[in-house]
Amino acid sequence: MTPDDLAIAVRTTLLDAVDAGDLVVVVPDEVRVERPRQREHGDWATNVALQVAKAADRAPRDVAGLIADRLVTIPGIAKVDVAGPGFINITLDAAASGDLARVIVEAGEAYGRGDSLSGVRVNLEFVSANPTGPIHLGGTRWAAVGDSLGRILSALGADVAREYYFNDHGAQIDRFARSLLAAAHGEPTPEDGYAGEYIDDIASRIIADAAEAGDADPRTLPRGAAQEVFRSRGVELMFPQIQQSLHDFGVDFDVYFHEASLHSSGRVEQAIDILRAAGRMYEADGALWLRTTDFGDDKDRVVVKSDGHAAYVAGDLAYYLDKRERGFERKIIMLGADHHGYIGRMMAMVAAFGDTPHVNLEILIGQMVNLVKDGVPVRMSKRAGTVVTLEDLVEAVGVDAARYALARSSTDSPMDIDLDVLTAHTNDNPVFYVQYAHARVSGVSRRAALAGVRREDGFDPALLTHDTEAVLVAALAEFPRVVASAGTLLEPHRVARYLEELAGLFHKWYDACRVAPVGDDPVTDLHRTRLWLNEATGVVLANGLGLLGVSAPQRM
RNA sequence: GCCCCCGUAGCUCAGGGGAUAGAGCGCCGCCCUCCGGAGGCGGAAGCGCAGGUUCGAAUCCUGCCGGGGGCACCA
Repeated sequence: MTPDDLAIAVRTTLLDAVDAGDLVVVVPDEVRVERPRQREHGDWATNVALQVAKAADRAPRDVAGLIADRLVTIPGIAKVDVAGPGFINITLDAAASGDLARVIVEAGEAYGRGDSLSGVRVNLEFVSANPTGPIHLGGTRWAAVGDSLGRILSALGADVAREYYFNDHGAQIDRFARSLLAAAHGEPTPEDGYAGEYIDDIASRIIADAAEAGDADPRTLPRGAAQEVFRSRGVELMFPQIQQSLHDFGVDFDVYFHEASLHSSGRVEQAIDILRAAGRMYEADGALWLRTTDFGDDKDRVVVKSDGHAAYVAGDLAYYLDKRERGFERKIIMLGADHHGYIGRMMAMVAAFGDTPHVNLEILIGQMVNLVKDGVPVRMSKRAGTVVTLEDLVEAVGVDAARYALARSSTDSPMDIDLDVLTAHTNDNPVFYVQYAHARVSGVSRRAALAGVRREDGFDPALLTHDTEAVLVAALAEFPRVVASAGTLLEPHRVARYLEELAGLFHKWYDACRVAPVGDDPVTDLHRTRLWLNEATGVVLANGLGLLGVSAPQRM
């Protein structure tokens, strides 16, 4: 019996009580059962009696009693208690709950997946770091969180497209080009430019490539033409580098969308025309404005500047429209906290197109990643050599530890990363606690096989009577709900926290319950059934780690 | 001035109104005749402050204090 089955049973019971005239109340559409904090409160608990008592004009404990009396008669339910102000605590019999071990092992990779988002087309845009340099810690966090979110949404049946918006158009790319040009001439970095070894490397590479191709040395071209060469070649070189480092991080995008293509293809003009026809645009001070204040933005936004150039939002308009035309009903964008001011104008833009803000477009704002050294914050600065990139982090701690550390916290909270701590005390990372649990599952299975314990020789869930087994099974039963809520709330960290809890319960169980017989003791159904439970735990740990893009090792 | 996020154990962080607020790391004390001790058991230690809503608030609302990030015809 799963928690969902139980919740339905509780609700049915409540309906019965109403039908029997014992209670007059509107039964809620959904009843929740949860794992109680205290073990002595049973396997599952529900507060439904507290919720409906007022409407029923009855004492909560009386309502709970009515439900409890009926629940006890249901097969599989061993014990029902009314506790505290009116909680109903339910204990399942071992056979009814333990059967889940078999279900999980047989489901394998499918366990935890769902269909709540079946058929929904989701466009998930994240990272989208400018192609003016390597990806920094902030972008790395979104890579870990965004990719994991993609995995979770896919597990719930969504058709997910991971997308990276490549800002290869506009002023910052010009700054990038000027920086390369300056480096090529051995000049100091322009005031507003990009510095760093990679700039020198790319500049030299561009010169070398030109020589190899038999082209003119770009440094000898007129300044404007030279800058154009460095701009386009610089982006061409940066692009695969970013792609590669993300790939090495386990993150692959379905679409790398080039902003420049929106401008060259006329998509921007099209978007503007649509809004103009809809009466959302006006001209003032020589510029073209979008009246975003009609939709709650705090000021109108310039779309075409008075110098005739498109403003950044122009690209956003066209890009949004493009995603919509590609058939994505849900468009999710993950941005850093320094972009939170975008939400208002983006949502206004969505409304201007006739879509629904926060439904057709969802913007997730994640807080910053701070670099800390010796307990004090360090401002990341290229000149000071304190920039930490995705590659640096991976080199320091490895992909698994990096991804896990970045994905296990809510994106609402700022994150402090101390590379020295992570490097020196790698075991501080809870990923190893979880991975070790998985490795231990594998070890137990190996040991059991040597001892002649085979799953196919028996399974009797009624034997799973140890307290740590009831708790472990209940935790395993929760996995699908954890995945579902992580997907609904767009919060992958819930999966990580769940896995840490599950790993802890597994370690306790391991400590208390042997799977392989001691010495020459005979193999019994208890050993075999526990092997099912052991492997069910392994399945959930592996599936959960998979949702985070972290490996589940057989040995460590 | 306005907007967003945060303030929970010594540290890093979980806790989608519910019972006695949890984990990892660190600290103190235990557990190796038994499947991997990267483990388990026990202990010390906490919701920034003040109101409000509620049967019930770390959680929702208001104000204050403190920290971070934003408020361009930049991208």
